[in-house]
Amino acid sequence: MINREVLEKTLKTVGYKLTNQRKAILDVLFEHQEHFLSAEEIYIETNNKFTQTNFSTIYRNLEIFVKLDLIHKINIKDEASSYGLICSDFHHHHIICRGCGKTEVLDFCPMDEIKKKSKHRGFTFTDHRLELYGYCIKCQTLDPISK
Amino acid sequence: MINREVLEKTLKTVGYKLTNQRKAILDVLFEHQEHFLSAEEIYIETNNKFTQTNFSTIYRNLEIFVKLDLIHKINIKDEASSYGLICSDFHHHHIICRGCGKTEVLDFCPMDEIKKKSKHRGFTFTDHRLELYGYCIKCQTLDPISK
DNA sequence: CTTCGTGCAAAAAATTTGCATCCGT
DNA sequence: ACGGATGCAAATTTTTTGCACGAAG
Repeated sequence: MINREVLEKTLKTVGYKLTNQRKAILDVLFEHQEHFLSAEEIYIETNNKFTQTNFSTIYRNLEIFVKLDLIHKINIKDEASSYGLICSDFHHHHIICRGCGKTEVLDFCPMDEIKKKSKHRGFTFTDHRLELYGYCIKCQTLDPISK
Repeated sequence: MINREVLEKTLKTVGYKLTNQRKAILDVLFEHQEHFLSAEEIYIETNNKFTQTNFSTIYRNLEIFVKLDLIHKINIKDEASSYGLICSDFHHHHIICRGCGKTEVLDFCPMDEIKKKSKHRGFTFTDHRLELYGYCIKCQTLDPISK
């Protein structure tokens, strides 16, 4: 089970300073592991519950976290991008609702099969990324066409 | 196997008019089934090859197409959303070399199996993302275990 | 004390909207 | 001819950037 301290250690190891703002953003992401949040939501939550943090700081750090593979960036809700922690305690993939951002863990990974079946001409695999998008039961029934 | 005429019929059935701009946007999407395009790319292509079409018109229609489930909207490139036809003939995934950036097409997609095996509690899938990373034959010898 | 990170304000990029006009049916 | 669709320009929303100051190591 990954925790905040692990991420903070990662940051420091790579050479980033551990500021209150960075801690706050991570705290918010940890509090909402089951949903992806927009930059604005992260901004609001961070400022409500933790340290005062500027929008630029939010964006700058989210970008860093993405580059370090600590979080995912996707778009689910209309327009704004959304962000969520990559929890690497055990290997798994996510099902993500494009309506409400809810995530579920997928009980399947195709890698074994790919390694067996696929002609990958000498490629050595290090890692991979699989995300499924769709609509959860709630969001399907809400409003298919009008919105 | 979907074609342009089918989509145009769908539009008319639902009550939308078949304008040159709409046809042009669909044409562009059909010409690029193998890639998701940003609104800007669609704008440029549409105006270069087909009818003159305003940016607002592009956005308004892409939104309609998304709501009708004719296209997917995702974000792949940084920042701007990207759009691509659903039911494309060219659905596939990539193997990407972390050494030299070379990509190969993967001859496998796990979705059928996932739909069969996985308990996805009412989720309706729209799209997914699968990318494999590793080192190609050339780069393995150069770069054994970094990252 | 040095370097990196932040806040601020302004700019750039992406997307939406109101309204007059145009075009498909 | 009617009503939806488009173009245009302006407004909004989202994201990025430059610079001076502040804080972490």
